[in-house]
Amino acid sequence: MKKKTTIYDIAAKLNLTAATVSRALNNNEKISKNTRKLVKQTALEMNYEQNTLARALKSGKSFNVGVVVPRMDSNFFASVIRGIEEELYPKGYHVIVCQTHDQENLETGNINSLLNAQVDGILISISKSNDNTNVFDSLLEKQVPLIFFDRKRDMEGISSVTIDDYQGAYSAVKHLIDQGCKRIAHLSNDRTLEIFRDRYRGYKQALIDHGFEFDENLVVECASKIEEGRRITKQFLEMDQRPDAIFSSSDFTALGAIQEIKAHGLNIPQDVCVVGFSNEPFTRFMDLSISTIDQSPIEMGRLTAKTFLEEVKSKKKIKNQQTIILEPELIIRKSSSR
Amino acid sequence: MKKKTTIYDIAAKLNLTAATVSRALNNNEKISKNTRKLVKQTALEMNYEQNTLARALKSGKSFNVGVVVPRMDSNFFASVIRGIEEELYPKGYHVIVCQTHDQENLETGNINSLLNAQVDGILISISKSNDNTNVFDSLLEKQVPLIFFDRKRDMEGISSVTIDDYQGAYSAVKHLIDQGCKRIAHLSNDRTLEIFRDRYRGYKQALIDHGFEFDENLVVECASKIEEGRRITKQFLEMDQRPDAIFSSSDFTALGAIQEIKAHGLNIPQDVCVVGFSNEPFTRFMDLSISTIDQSPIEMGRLTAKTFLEEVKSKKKIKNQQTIILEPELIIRKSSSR
DNA sequence: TTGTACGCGTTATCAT
DNA sequence: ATGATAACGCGTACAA
Repeated sequence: MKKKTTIYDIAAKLNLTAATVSRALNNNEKISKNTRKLVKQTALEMNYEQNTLARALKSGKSFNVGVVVPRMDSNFFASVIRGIEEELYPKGYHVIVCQTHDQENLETGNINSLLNAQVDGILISISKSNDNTNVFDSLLEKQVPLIFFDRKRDMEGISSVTIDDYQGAYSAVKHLIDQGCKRIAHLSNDRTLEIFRDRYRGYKQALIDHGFEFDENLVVECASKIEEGRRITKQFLEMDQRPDAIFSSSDFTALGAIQEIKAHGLNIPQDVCVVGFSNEPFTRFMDLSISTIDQSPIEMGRLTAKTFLEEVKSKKKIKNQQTIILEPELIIRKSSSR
Repeated sequence: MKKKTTIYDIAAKLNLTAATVSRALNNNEKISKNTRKLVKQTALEMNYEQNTLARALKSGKSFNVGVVVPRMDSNFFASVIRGIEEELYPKGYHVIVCQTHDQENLETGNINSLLNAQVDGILISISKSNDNTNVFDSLLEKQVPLIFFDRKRDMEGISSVTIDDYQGAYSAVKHLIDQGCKRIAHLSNDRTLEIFRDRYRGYKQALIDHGFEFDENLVVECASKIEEGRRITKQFLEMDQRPDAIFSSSDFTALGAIQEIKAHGLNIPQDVCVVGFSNEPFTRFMDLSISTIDQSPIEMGRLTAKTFLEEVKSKKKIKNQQTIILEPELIIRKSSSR
């Protein structure tokens, strides 16, 4: 690569000091308007570009933020990231995205890489790993700004941005009950994660509140994959008393459920209603569009970024933990509109 | 954030020089096994972590690579990125992903930001912008390692990794002809981009080679969106002689086409066959699965990264431009299986 | 208002 | 085999 022009080059050209140039470029008060103008002028002419590395080394800030997500090819996470970018780019930050693929070792590795790259903070949606809290403890210890979004972990002093998963699940099940469904099954997911625990709780409470009995057999955990959705739904449909509705904690398993229900010659929503979770784009454009819960991911991203910015600004002050909870929105489509 | 331990700290503790410590940690030949062992030992004890910023400032390498894509929430680009990561992470590089949303100004802005962040290279799939070659010219001038993937631009000395779009289109249309289709329309896209030009050429040539007349009216350009696919397909179906097949240069417009065909009461594939492009996951899991072209995105990502690594390694040597072209794979599903 | 001088953490080039 | 020193490019207290 070609050599870049530094403040020294432009200082030399103007018979000034690098210090003066630096000040002029940073709009320091105590510089004459003339020199400032002159410096900026020639900086432009010489195609000067600040070396962020040097600035970072000096200031201790890299202006890089690490974002860690299970994966980035789901619309939900991609949208959250976009929200984060929208908020952070104008402030001069860069965003480094890492994927964990829900693997604990990758998560740990990514976090360490990010720390090593001197990121100014980490915004993370945790993987399914259950109990290795040590990585996060060490982050806490090192006082690296840390914000959770969507998939959080309860930690003293750490802010988080999530949606009200309990409420989302509750409203979905309430809606199914309103449609006349009597036996509502639940496709759950790893309940060591708070979001899936909350969706489960919302499901359960909605049933109880409306006079239904809660049947443990109608709840099954599985991974967020189409095939898994099919597999479990097959079990449901082969029960003596098959369910007449499925509330799925994932759009992907909801899709699998729909495929399996059709394969069994049953009609949706007449025989079985289905509601998913996340409002992935495909739920809208299927022939049989899928009811689901929207999580306003862009907003979630923006708020996560804002929380980070506040935390950075109030550096030394008393840390005030923020716990932001967004309202989910039930979107009713064909799969549950009787 | 807490202060990190530096090589000075560990030098002080061992009554050594920072230089020695540095050498020991970097496995320099001319260091006694004892001191090396000792240094590494205490480095571990003191939780030493190399400051990559300082190393970058010194070496002129940031070990960051910029990846620029139109968007990252399509499976194709997400997969390419994953391939890039798989190849680059083990080599100690980090990947900074930027989205252009197909907007010229964002593309330019992102590139400049990446340069400013001192990335060691840029891997890019260009946006639709047509003629502002200046950004790339300036990259060329600055001798920043640059690799194109998928959406390339013809530039002297710049390597690229693409698939054979011409061949992909050709085989798709050949397949439609084999199914007995007589009037094959083409949903095209911005043909200032090479990939769409090539798909158009493959379509045209396949028709000609099999004795069909090429009808300009059966080719329409539109954006890669479901709604656009519907809109154009509506026009097709209202023709006096409607087409009996649609080859779409995008899976999304193919989906729109399918929706519209159904809305017109026609059957797929009996009345109209449809083939898309990219092998997005939804093409597989639709009730009416969609025939498409697979672009082996992960492989594309890996090769792009490899090409970059080679370019970096052979720094000062004669640049040898690589033009890698992958073979596309036609995947036949229900939407075109008569 | 501007210059001087130093430090951020590393590595590379001399010496020793 | 190790030490001393300079340099990467920038920002900033201190001095002038």
